[in-house]
Amino acid sequence: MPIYVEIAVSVPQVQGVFDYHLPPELEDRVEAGHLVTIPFGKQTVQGVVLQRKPAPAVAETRPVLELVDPAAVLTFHQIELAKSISDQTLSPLFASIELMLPPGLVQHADSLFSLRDEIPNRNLPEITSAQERVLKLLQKRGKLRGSQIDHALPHTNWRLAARTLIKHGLIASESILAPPKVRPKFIRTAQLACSIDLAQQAMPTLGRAGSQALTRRQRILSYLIREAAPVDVTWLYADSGGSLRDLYALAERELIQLSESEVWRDPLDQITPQPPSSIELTKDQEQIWEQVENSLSTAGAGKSIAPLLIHGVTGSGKTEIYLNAVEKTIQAGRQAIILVPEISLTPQTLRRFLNRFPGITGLVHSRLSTGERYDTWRRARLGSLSVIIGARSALFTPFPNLGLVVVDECHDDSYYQRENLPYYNAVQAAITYARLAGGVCLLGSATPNITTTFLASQGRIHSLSLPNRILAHRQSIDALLSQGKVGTSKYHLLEGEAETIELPHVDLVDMRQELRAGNRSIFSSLLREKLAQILKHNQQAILFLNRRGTGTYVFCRNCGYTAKCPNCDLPLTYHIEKAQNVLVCHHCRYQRKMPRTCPQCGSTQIRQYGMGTERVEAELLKLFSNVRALRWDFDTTRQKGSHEIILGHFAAHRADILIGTQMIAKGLDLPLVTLVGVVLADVGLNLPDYRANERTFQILTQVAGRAGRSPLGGQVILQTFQPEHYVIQAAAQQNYQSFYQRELDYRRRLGYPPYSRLVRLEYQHQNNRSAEQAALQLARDIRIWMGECDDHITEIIGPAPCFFQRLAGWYRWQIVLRGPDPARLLRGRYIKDWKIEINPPNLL
DNA sequence: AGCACGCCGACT
DNA sequence: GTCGGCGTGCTC
Repeated sequence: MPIYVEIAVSVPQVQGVFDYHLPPELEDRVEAGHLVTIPFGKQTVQGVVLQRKPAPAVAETRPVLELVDPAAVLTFHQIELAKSISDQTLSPLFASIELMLPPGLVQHADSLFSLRDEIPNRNLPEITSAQERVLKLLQKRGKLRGSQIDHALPHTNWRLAARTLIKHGLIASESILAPPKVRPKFIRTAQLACSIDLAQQAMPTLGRAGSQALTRRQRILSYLIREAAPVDVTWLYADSGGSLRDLYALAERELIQLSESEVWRDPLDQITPQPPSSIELTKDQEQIWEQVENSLSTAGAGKSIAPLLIHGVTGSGKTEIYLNAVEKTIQAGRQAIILVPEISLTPQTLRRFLNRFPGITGLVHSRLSTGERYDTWRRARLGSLSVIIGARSALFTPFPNLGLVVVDECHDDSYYQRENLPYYNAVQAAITYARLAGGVCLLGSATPNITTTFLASQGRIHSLSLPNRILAHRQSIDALLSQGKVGTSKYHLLEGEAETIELPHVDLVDMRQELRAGNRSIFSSLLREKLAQILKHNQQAILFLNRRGTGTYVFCRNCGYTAKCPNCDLPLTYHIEKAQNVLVCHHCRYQRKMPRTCPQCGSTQIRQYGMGTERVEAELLKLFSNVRALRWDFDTTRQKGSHEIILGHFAAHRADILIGTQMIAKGLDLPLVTLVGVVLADVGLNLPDYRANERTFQILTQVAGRAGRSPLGGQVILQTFQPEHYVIQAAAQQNYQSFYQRELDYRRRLGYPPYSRLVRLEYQHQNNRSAEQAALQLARDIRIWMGECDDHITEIIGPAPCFFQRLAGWYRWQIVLRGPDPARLLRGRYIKDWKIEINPPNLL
């Protein structure tokens, strides 16, 4: 009686699961969660076993071929999670499973093409040019895989040509499956294999007297006499100038023993953990901690727990609660995952976890090498790590007994994956995962999404509040003051043992009045004055520029012509690159020189308008010639590691003023920053998206939170043309509740989330008319489906061109469905060539 | 994703 | 009448 297994195949486009049987030699070795290879059609592919079953769903089954990894690659809860993600995002199951496997482990099927030796002597039809190119390529380079030909002959339909050639007997193809690209890493080690006495005696006999070999081998042997543990041979080579041949010579005489030992590739091994400073919880934190601790205990006892939301102002000490929660989780013998929006922007947070949990903390994000990711993944699977901190993808680290998932800054849009299938939200997935694993999900934010707060008001999320900001950096600032390195005449210094500090004072500046008063600069007189004070007192400031939907564009004052990207139809952004004026498309990276005259009317009245960080920097230098300014934006962070460099530079006070865009709002906590200036606060309010207001409020609140976390206090200046707008008002007062009430009211009136759910369907075509036609056709189909399932509630919004209608030469059209459960209409249907997003964070 | 099948227009 | 283009459906 054979054993059957249900398998998800490693073809992310394939919907459904398939049953296979186990050959006798695999019967005892293959369980749910194992990665295997299987025949699939004419190909050999990988698959993940979902479950063993006594009877197959089809009459004929094929056998599992082999086991790729002797240990399971997915835990039971991960299989359940993958099913849930696929179900919620309408994605094929394997797309969700692949999220959970380290890159390089999963391989996709490919074919190996080769020329046939004997040419068939029957009459051959004409050879097309595509066929010719395939033949030439194979003649030149021999056997090639499909992916290699893809690379060599881009944008050709070579597969069709190849098929014809196979039919004519000119070339052959065989289905192949590459082995995993990642492997454990081994190093060769050497160790003394005899007594020290024996080794000493052998010393003079290791080579011809006076020879170089003798000296080298003596050095190696004495090194190993000193060092009892196995030594990496590269150390020996470096010390002695010797090579493997010397080691073999010593090993042959049984003086030393060579062996291999596995090494873990760890992105954190360069960082030495420091002992954590013991921190006493404030009263606020104490209260919250009690509740978090209760939840952890309840979950530990096997009861289901609603997600917890810590709604705490910036600097209110959420991280300390996370650290305690992780500690309690580890004490209970379980593991914890901490998600942060962008790991390279939060080195301080990473540090704190590393110091508190040295040796058992792992780091995961997409910029690690595949080897580092693979080893971290395996160490987690083995149970030798207990804490994982990282970006979105860290959620899928395989822990045997997950007890806690923390999602820091849970409002951040980077938790949503929009580029590749499955289009999922990691916050949603974290909540599901914690529930499946019987653990606790802990969300944290200073500016939770409207929907999150709404769920809390309904009791579906348990909300905890940290309304007070904690004083930080006391010692470091005291030290600087006593050395006279910073001044404080303006900013009050806190006395006594106060443990909390007020949120920074926010000033609204009406830029219309500035204009009327004759100030045409981008800095109001107030901001200018405050900047001068910062410089005088040797403190630091941040200037924030919200670039969403704006930039420095080029415009002709004579005819109104605007320079646009020929592929995307978006305004090009002006930059100075290598002393050249260039125009860049920030969507497709198209680049051209700045025209000297208007391409439309020929006038010379063409020049750049608007505001980039370069402009802000230039204006700043005009005002303060000796200011040390640093730009942090799209252009200055293109290279890998540049975030860290810029941040480190600013943190070390090698610059006075940091000018930056979005990323500046996240996680920075610098003691000397006492002023934040928002150059234009209302940018972003006018985007055609129902969450534009929410996002503007969030970013303004976050950026304001960068100031005044130390005893030096802080101040924020919002410059705006719409000072009476409720978003600007709420941000100025740092009043989340008033914003929430206004915004919720607006959502209710317009029927947007949380009062409905959304589905966004997107179609791309190189021809605008074809895209429109396809969109109109799908809208008709959806109306029919609505009739079929008696749905009179779901609204179809559109079809309409997307906000960024043309991207990289492709026209985009979209349809939005709105209602209590619009995804129901699409479940179980395959809609070819459409991108379908369930509850996307924006509709742009 | 591959690949087979099957339907249409172009050419022996 | 056959060949090759491409749209549709299946793979345990």
